[in-house]
Amino acid sequence: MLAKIKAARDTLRKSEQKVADVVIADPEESVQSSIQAIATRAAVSEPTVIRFCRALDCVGFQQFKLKLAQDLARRGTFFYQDVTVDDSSKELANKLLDGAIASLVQIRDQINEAALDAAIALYENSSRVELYGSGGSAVVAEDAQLKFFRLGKPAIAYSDPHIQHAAAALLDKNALVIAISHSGRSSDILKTVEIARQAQAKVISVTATRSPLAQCSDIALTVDVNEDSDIFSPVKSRLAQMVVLDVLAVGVAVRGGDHMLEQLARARRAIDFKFV
Amino acid sequence: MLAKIKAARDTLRKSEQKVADVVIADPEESVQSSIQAIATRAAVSEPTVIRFCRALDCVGFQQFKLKLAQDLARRGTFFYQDVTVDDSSKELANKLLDGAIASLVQIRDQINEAALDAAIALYENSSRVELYGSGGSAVVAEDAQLKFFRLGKPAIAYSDPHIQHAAAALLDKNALVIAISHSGRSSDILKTVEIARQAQAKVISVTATRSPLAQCSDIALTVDVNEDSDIFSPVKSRLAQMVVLDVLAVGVAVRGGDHMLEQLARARRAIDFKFV
DNA sequence: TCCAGAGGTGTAAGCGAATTACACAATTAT
DNA sequence: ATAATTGTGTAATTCGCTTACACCTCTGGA
Repeated sequence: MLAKIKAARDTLRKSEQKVADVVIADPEESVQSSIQAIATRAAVSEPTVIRFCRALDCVGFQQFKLKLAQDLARRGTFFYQDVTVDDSSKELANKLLDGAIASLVQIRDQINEAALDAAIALYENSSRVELYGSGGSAVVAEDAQLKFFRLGKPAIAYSDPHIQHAAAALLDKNALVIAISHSGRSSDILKTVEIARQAQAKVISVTATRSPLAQCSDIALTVDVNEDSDIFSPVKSRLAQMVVLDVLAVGVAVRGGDHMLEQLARARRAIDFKFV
Repeated sequence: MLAKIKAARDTLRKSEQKVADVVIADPEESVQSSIQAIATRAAVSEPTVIRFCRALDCVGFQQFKLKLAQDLARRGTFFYQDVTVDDSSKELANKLLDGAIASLVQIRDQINEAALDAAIALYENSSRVELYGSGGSAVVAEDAQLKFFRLGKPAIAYSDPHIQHAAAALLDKNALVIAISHSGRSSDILKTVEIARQAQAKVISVTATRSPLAQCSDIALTVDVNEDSDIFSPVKSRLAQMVVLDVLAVGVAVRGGDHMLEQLARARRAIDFKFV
């Protein structure tokens, strides 16, 4: 939730940003406050606080507070800490793993059931899938391709933006695009999605809440992860994206009924020997 | 909090016990309910619910709900369970995420510090890195390449077994191979490693404990994950492998001192804009 | 057995917080 | 410059929590 607020902050309206800042500054205080208190502290009106909550996919202020409280409670178990030069290897590993675990726990609480259901339906109504991701997200797209192509419809991943543009232009209304981007702000992917939508293709995005990419997709599977502590590439969002896509793929499989599951299990056993 | 309710249950008044029973029976439901809903479900009046909260040292119903919510959030017992056809999307997502989380927790407890230190030393003494992985592990190799090539030495990933063989034959004693395989039994990867060792290259494997691959490597970073419940590709081992390689890369960076970390952070920020 | 008192429980009123509807202000495009 | 759109605050309303109070029930003593 806190990560979600940070991720969405810049896309919020001016007054709502004030609210976000107040909450981020002292979340412990915020969970105990009334709407009034927060409105006063942020120097905005009370309805603005509600709008802020709604922007974060909560039905109201109460639910927002509840989610925030749960988020805070969880920070005690696996929280991330920055690595330092004099950590031992063991400490290092623990810190990084805790961070990764914490990010998955966050995702667990963020899952938007409605969006997931809608995404599954979109897959079922399409005849083929194309996955677009660049840089680090290319890896995720490829991983997802491996999953989706076993579900019975053609699935292909492109990582080069130019090829993505070209491929997107060739789509039709039966095609489904899955666009993956951590920030959801890369101009390449936005352009690609625009082209795809012009070609009438449906678009599912796996990206940050309220990011430009999320906003121009039919469905957004949001993945908000606190990346502050990642030294390199955003590993955590990578992990999170992979799991979210796994959930989608398994969701599709499960909706296909026992028969499909059985088939998949067999396919996997067959492949296990050679690959992995 | 839940424990507190159970403990206090018998000391409460009769009507309050009914409330306690309702809450214990379905705490998840309770945190989302209004005082009315709970009163109705327990067949008592609303003030009784408040008295119940007060008996548990809360100033009011809201605070009670908040504390209960935090308690639920903290019950971070992440078991994996098999998904079934009649799971809702939410249940499905939770099961899969719990499984992924559980696997990372397992890895956290498995980390072999000595092997990690030795692996870091091996990297420091080599002039270039080649990463080999096929099938699902190819994705991991590519991800790792993104990390390692920012550490100052050439890093390259190959996913095609034939190319791996050819590449391995061209290595020398200053080269480091990182071989990635879930099972560690694929004949392709074993052959590749054999060729690489004949060429005097050093080999780090990321694979299952005591697998053939682990045994023929200089150092094995073991990743043992329960894959039974994975329907498709082994997502969990994928995640685990990625994190282990992240640990290795960060370890190398940290040993390089503050200067290196600083540089990496800058590199990341520069890239964030375009990629991600 | 009845009565007195204390403790327990529900009813109804009130009060305050959250939410909605609406009007005005600011921004953007035309 | 003006219209339309978006953003924000004010005021009214609704809803849920809390409190005050009255009734009921149980226990202990005459």
